Amino acid sequence: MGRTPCCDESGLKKGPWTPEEDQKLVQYIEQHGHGSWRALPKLAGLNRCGKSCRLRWTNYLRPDIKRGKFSEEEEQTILHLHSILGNKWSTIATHLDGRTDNEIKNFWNTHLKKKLIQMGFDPMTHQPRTDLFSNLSQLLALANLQDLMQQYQPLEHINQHAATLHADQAVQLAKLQYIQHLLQSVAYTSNNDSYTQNRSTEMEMDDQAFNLLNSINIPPIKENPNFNSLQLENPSSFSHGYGGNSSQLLHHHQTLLPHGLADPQVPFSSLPSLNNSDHEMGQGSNFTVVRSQENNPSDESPWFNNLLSPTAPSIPPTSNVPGDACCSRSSYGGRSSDSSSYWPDLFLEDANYG
DNA sequence: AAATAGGGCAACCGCATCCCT
DNA sequence: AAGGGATGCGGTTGCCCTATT
Repeated sequence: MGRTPCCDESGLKKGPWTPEEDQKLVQYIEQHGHGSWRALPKLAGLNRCGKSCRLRWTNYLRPDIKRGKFSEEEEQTILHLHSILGNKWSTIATHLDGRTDNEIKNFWNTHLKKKLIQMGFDPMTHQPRTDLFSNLSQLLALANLQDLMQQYQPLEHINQHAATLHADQAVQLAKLQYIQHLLQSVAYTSNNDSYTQNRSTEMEMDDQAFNLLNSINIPPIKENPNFNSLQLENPSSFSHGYGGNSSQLLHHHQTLLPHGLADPQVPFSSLPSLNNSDHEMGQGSNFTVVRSQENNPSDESPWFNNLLSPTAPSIPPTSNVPGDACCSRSSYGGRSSDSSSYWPDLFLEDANYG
């Protein structure tokens, strides 16, 4: 309210910090604590504003800061939390030991955002980019088969590190999601008279998507009472659960129109079962794609329900530890969707590859 | 070898929120 | 309850380094 920003004070130094300044700041805080940031610069003998000192300390000099490259686990945590929270960097930072909000924000802007765009997702909504679906050739180029086969080799690795899916593998799985998406789009056109005029495009999409699927060679998934199929679904089931009344689900298991819009009109029963018992798969393909069951609201997990409640916590419990409540797929009521649908590690961890 | 472009990151800016009086 | 200072937060900028031409 009309307050003069502290940094407007004239004569105060701006710009990069010198080692001497750093030393003064660290020394002072170690001895006295930061106390009032506004008063600190004078007391510490620094010609800086308090705000600058605070930033330097919290983003760089704090002893508990972890520096260096982000691990795969950290990367996935950020992606996961961002899909739920959006640009709540400080909240995301509380889930990553030693990482500052600024560092996470920079990492997002320079790496993760680009990665999502490359995968064909809108980095803000974590939804498929609609423009992608208007161009089939782009989609098919994205789902480059050679790449897929190579990337799937390390999947056995997941057995040992259940919750840690490499980001590149996540990319590949996202590509597979697109294929399913494509097939669902085909199914939609097949089941809706108003779309049948575009029959040649439909058939082309159908053929090419199935060719891709047929060629994917994935190690068989062992029988698992809870989860025995690789489930590829509509990504990102959450809207950003933050801010005012926006703490609500965007959708669950909605069918996507070819242009990427959810269409509640289309029952899942009308969609094709993408199961290798129903469709001819290429030799060596031991790969089952199924649609999940339609969501039953009563199945929701506690924290999932919390997101819908007026007193919802701003963030869900989070963990990358297998079996931990947030990470474990079973904690989502046995479904593979919710926030886990986008991050394949969350729904693949139960799968047992042999 | 020099110029240019692009990426990465630290730091700044200004608004929002908290908290004390 | 209101005012205003202090702090937090997210967006943006600008510098530096490296790769490319």
